[in-house]
Amino acid sequence: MLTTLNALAEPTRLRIVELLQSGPRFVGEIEKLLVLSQPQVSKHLRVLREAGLVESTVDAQRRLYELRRQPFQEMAAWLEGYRRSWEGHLDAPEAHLEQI
Amino acid sequence: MLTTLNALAEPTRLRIVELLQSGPRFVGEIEKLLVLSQPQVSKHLRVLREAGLVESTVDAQRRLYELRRQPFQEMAAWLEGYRRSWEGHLDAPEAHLEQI
DNA sequence: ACCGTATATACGTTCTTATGTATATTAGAT
DNA sequence: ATCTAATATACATAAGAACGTATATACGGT
Repeated sequence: MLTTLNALAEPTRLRIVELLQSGPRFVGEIEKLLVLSQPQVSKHLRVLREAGLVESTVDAQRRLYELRRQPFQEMAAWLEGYRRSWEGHLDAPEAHLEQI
Repeated sequence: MLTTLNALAEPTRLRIVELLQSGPRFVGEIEKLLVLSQPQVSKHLRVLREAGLVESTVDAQRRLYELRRQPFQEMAAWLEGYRRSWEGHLDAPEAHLEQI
């Protein structure tokens, strides 16, 4: 969870991920669409790749990057725990005070 | 979304949030349960508070911190967009290659 | 009024991370 | 074999963030 959050918690990387939501893209496409330097894109893609958020396939000199489902599913599952912890619970913090 | 992700993408803060999932806690409780220095806890709670992830209520000198639902709901909604983008889509990256 | 407890803030230091520039690598085309 | 295009990496620099230590603030109890 931490590595996923860490990878997403950077403005440029989040923009890349949002772009990839619309479908796979080549590095050069990302570079132009988001107006970034090429090394910047490669570096961020590396972080995203190592965090398991994206994967790439080779097409001649180009590399096509796309999102992986797993980490997003894991985040959703993680959030489920929080949703559940609220079910039925009152959220008035006074409840805890009275508890003491 | 970015501020939420940023707040969560720090090991200590994530631990605090995970602890608060079990219910509201005082600063001193967090400090002892997670074995952190007091300023460390206050500083991280400040970040979490400014990111809207927690809120505090006053009880004499003590402050009770608890999670807020909203950012978690927003994250869940954000993830929905990704879930939808996969519905029906094949995930073979070759699909895009053939598209060109 | 004074003292102790609980929490917040200020400041200096260190560590991490993003960025730019330059260069390496890989593959296709000529 | 060479040249060009596409992407990755290396290195130096700069900016942001976390931590520790010390201090300030707020509140109750005596």
